[in-house]
Amino acid sequence: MPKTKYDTIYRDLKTKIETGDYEYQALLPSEHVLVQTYDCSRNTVRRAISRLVSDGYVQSVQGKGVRNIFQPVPQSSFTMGGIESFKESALRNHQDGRTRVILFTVLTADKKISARTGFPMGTQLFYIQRIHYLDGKALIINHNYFRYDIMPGLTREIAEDSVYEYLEQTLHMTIVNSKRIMTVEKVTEIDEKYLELNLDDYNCLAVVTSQTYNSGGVMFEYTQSRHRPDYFRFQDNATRKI
Amino acid sequence: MPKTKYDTIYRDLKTKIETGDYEYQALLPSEHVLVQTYDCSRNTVRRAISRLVSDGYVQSVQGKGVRNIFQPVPQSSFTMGGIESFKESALRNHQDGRTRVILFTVLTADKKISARTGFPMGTQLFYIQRIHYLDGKALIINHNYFRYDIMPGLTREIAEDSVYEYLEQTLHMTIVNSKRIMTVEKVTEIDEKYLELNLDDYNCLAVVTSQTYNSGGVMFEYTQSRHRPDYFRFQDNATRKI
DNA sequence: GCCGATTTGTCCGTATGTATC
DNA sequence: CGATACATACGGACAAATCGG
Repeated sequence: MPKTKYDTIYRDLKTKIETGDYEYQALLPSEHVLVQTYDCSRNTVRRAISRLVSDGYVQSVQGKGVRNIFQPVPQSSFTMGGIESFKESALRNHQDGRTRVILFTVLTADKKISARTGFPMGTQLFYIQRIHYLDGKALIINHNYFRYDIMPGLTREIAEDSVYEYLEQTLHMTIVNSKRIMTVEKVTEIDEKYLELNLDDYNCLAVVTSQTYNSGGVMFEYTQSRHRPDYFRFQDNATRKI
Repeated sequence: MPKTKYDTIYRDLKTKIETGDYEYQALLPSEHVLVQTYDCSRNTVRRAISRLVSDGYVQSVQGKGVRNIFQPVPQSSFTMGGIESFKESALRNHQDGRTRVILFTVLTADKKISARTGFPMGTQLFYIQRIHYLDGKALIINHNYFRYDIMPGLTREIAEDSVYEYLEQTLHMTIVNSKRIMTVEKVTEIDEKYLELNLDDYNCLAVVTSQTYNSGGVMFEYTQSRHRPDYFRFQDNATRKI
């Protein structure tokens, strides 16, 4: 549900672009027109447009207008982009997602863990290992570290479903920001075992490590996700700072 | 050079954060205070802050303030994030970057090329293959497609230095937007030859394909970059849309 | 090349809502 | 409850770029 006025405009324009109301390279209605259609101020229209720009949907050109540069991408394999739980991604891709928990423990961050994850020394953490399956195939092996004090009620059952759903719907926590680093690493024995890999094929994995912050500005999660390379695809949209 | 008022504020706050003027998790001065220090309107301060937010440097918390969540990252290997040329990245990492052109041709986009790159059929394109070396080591093999009509003066010599530098400084073109997709692919014979890889080690590469737009909103570049996995590192900052 | 209309970019001021303490 | 802080929204002014006449 859109909560604000600019969010309403943003979503409306976004679906219009996605459904092809504007052709590729065509100009959207001018800000002045949009102000009248949505009965709002110019600032509000501009906020909506600036979100579309950072989505890579449109491009503003001074003196001309706002150009549609949206091109639908073939959504094969497992595409990730924004902050999304595995369950949401599976749903979006209309596929059957399942999760298996292979380890569920609580530990305290020592020097080594603290250095790797960014949590302060002595922080109590859930350490969870999970395998994500899509249409019966093991795609991802996840190493999650969650702050214990923020979600003491976390259980193995929740981890088998969706931690994010629990955080948002039960704890009413909002996830805001996620810093991610992507690398390529050699397959380990654990990867090989749980992802059922054949080393003659790919001997590497796509590895995404992420630090995630909630709306209070505290980091509550550190995760390393190890992806089967043949089903991995990461999207991004960058803008050049002048 | 900062061109606008909010850019000045943005850069000033950014360097202050990077040099440790604010501690991790500490609050920045309130918007009201920043308005007075920079002698500007609140909107202008907010614009600067919102850029810091999308950089993953700070996090705004309603009713409390703006929290510093910047943590310096170990800048080993070849880190990429924003839109940056190889030459710029090499400079930023204080390393010696060199580029070798192994193919420099002009071709016309047929159906196959058009489908892969997103250029319209019949577009005249430069097709360039280049190897990027860092400190003498071959790290990246690039397949570049540039629109011929936008840069008819492009030469092999320019391609050996920096195409972006040429575009920006000589043609005064501004690069604005880049859509990128990252995947992991098997090493090909060409990769093996030019990147001097040993297949017993890694048999995969990190592959980044990008479509880049200029300030006019026209796509002028399609590039596939194939990176040695042991020197590849991609940074990203995502925000959750509620 | 100039001029004027259109369109986006920057900046300001203000009012009101909402969350935190 | 009040003070403080960020979030949303409105309106207006001027600059800069584009385009057609």
